[in-house]
Amino acid sequence: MITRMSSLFLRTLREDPADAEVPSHKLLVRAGYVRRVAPGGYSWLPLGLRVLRNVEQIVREEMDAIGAQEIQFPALLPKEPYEATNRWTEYGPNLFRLKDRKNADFLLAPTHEEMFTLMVKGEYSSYKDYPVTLYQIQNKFRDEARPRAGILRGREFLMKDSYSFDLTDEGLSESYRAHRDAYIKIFDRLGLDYVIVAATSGAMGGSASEEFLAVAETGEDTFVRSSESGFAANVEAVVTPAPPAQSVEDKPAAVVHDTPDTPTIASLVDVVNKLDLGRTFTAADTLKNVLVKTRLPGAKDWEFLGIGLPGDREVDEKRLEAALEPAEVVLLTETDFRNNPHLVKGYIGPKALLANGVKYLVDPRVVTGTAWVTGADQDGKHVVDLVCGRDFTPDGTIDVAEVRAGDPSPDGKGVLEAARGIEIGHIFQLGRKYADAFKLDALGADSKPVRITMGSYGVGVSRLVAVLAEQNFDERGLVWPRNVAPYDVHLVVAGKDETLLAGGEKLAAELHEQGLNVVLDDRKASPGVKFADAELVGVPTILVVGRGLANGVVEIKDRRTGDREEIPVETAVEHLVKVVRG
RNA sequence: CGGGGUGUAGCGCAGCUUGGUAGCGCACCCGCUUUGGGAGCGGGGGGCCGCAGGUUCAAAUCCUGUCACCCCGACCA
Repeated sequence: MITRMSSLFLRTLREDPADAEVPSHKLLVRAGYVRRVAPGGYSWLPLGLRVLRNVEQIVREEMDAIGAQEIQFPALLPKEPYEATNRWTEYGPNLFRLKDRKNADFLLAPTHEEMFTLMVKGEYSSYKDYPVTLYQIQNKFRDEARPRAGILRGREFLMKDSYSFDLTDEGLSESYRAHRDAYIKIFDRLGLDYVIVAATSGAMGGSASEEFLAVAETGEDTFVRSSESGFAANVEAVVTPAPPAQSVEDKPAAVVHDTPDTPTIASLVDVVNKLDLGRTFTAADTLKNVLVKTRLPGAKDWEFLGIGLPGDREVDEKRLEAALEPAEVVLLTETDFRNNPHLVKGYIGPKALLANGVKYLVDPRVVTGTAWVTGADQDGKHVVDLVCGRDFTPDGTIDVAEVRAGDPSPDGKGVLEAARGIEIGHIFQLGRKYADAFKLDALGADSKPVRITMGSYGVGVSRLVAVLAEQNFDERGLVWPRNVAPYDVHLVVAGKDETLLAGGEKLAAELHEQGLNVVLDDRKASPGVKFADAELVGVPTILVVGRGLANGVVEIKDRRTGDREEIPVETAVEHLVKVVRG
C-alpha cells in the first residue's frame, strides 16, 4: 500500500516530552507512534498500530505453528471464577474491580487462567480430546502501583497468553518445550538481544518456570550472566558452587579471644588482626550469623533460623525469600533477643545455635574443613579457627548470600556480571492449580477421571514494541527491524519541482505493484524537515527522489548504517525489492 | 506506601522572590520569498494560569486546603 504523508495522521515533535525518561518512551511519542491518555494508558496512532500489528502477527504465526488455537475472551469478567481460585482476593489492589448497574462485581482481567480452564472444561470431556493448547492476544489490565516508562509498563497492555492442557506430566513438559522453542523463534525473528533465565513463578503458582529477558539498560529486572559462556540467571536462581571439602586434621585448634566492641564485621577484622596471630584476616574469613524467623502459611508460630555466611557478604532479601518460599521470613526483633538470652546479639556463633536447637544453615562456601572467625556466644568474645565439620556441623546449606559481579559462574565458565533486562516472555508449568479449582478432568480410557495439568505462557506484545525501540535507536530516532517496520520504504520527495513529485509518485506506484508498503512524503515541507522526520520515524530504507532525478538517478539510504548509494531510476524498484526481501 | 518534583496555549518552557493588561520557542492559519538537512520576513488564531476557598482596590504571583501528574525507591510480572 501507499500512504501519503500529506494525509497521514501524524504529528512529530521536535522536543522530547517532559514526562519521558527512557529512550523508547521519548521516541515513540516524538515520532508520533503513541500518545498518553492516562497514567499507564496509551493510544496507538497509525504508525504505532502498524508496528504493534506486525509484532502481533509474528507472535500469532509462531503460536499457530505449534498448533495453538486462537480464541478471544472478554476483558470484562464476572467475579465468580476468580473467587473460585481465590485470586479475587489474592491479586490484591493490582486488580481493576468494578460494579455493574445491579451492583454485581466485575473485574478487568489481568490474565485469563480461569476463563481458559472453564472454557476447556465446558467443551472437552474425553482423554481423546487432549492435549490442546489455546491462546489469545488481548488487552490485559493491572492497576500497577506505579506505571512508568511509557508503554513499557502500563496498566492496560496487549498480551499474548496461551495455556496448554495435558493428561500427563510428560505431556506438559512437551507443551512447555514447544512454547519455549516458539518463543525463541519469535524473539529471534524480532532480532532481539535477550536471555532466558530460570524464574520463580510468583503469584501464578506452579513449578518449572523461565523468563525471557530482553537486555536493556533501562530494564527493571537485574540478572547475571557469565562473561564467557551463555549462562544467565535471575539473581534469585543463582546457585553458588561449593568449593571442595578440606581436611580437618591440619587445622589449628579453635581459640576464644577477647574482642570487645566489635559489633560490626569491619571492627572485628580490625581487632582480630591486632591479636598478632601471625596471619592477616579479612572479612571473608569471618562467619557472620544472621538470625531470622520463618512461618509457613497457616502456621501459628514462628520458627528461628540461623544463617551462617562469609562476613564480607550480606543476605540478599530476595534470594532469602525465594529460598524459603512459601514461608514468610522476617529478621529477629529486639524482643526476640531479650526472650532468648542464649542468642548474644553481635556474638552469635554456631555452637549456641546448635546447642539450643535452632536450625542452622550455612552458605555453600562453608564446607567441611574451612576455618572461621565467628562469635563465641559471649558478649565481647569471638573464636578463631572454628572449623566446619570438626567444631560444628550445620544442618545444611542455604544459598542466600548476595551475588556479586566477579563471582564464579555456576557453570564453571567465566565470572558473573550484572545486567538489566525487561521481561518479554514468561513460560511456566502451572500444574493442576486451576484444574483442581474447577475440577477439570478428562475421562480416561479406563473410564476413570484424569485431572488435567496445565502450562501458562505469556508474551507482552505491546511491551515488545517498546523493547524493540529500546534496542533499536540512535541519536536521530528509531531504527525498526525490517519485519516489524511500519513500512518497507520511506520515499522522500526532496524538492518542490513538479517533476520530482511525479517521479516519486511513479516509483511509489511501482513499488506498491511489487507488493511493498510505501510511505510517500509528498508534503510541501523543506527537504530538511522531511529527512529529519524520515530518520525519526525509522523505516529501515529511505528512498530519496531529488536533484539527481534530472540525471536519472535516485538515492537509497540505509537507516541503520547511514550508507547511501545512487542508482539509476530504471533499476530502483528491482533494487529495492531485493533490499526489502533480503 | 516512603522520598523528591511539577501543574501557565496542542508540545516544551519563562513569568511567581517584590501582586497591577499572560509571555517566549515549536506546532497551527494567511501572504510573499525560499527548497538536499528541522528556511526568512510580515500578519494572525488559540489560555478557567489544576481546582476550591481566603487576603487585597487588584491574585498566575501571597495564604489555606484539595486534586492530579512525573521521577527515585518499595511492591508487582
